[in-house]
Amino acid sequence: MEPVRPEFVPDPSLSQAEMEALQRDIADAARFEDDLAVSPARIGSEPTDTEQATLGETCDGAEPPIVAGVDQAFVGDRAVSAIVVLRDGEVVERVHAVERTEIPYIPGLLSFREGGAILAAFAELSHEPDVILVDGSGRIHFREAGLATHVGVTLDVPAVGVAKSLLCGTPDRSLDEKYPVGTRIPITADESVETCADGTRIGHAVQTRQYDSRNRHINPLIVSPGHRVAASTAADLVEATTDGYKLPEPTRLADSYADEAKASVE
DNA sequence: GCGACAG
DNA sequence: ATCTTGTCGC
Repeated sequence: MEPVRPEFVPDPSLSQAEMEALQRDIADAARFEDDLAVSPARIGSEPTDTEQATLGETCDGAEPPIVAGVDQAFVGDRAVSAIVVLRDGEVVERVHAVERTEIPYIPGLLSFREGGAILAAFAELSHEPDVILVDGSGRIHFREAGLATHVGVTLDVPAVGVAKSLLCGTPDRSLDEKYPVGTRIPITADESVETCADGTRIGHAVQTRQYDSRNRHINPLIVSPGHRVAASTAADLVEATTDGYKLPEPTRLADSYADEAKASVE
């Protein structure tokens, strides 16, 4: 698939001020409300065992939703972007692309480093995902325009941000405690999020896996809306696609595929 | 100036 | 993200 909003394609040659200005435009174009074909009403309620494994397989007469996971690996100054597409829990397509990274990692400007490779990979994709899970933040971002939002808005596809740590915002409760699977801790905007009112719910910490033993504990995932998805639905989608591991299956498979593709590059 | 900061 | 041994736990 190709960008629906070419003007938002991340350009690494922009000045930092220009990048930030573009992010404000992207946040403005982003929709943090449900506008996807993956039956949010059904997924929004308590997931059944079947839904947990296949995400919406029980939707009456509806086509099985197509979910894609996106992740990157790096080799020197090259970024390897991998996309794995699942339908009914089965991998139906995998594509990857390799692009040079033009700028270093700068907190808040990640999409300008990795976005090019991601869009190049999407250009090779033949399926049209109903929703994509992107590694990194979505709305949980200084200007509400994290990687998931940037990619989602540029392609105009429903997107969810799945990060392993918190970029900004304030959790309702400490994230350092041990919580049982299923726990959701709201993340609200604070003064570091300059584009929306303090107190706005911009995402959740979601405990998708936990150890039985009392000693150590697993950190929750940080889930936020990327585009055309509400915060609670984003968390629902992550839970519905998780299957025994901390990361949701699409993301986990994209992660290993990125490493696999990386090996064939170095 | 100091601290914080997705991947 | 990446560089990496050992170690804990099921």
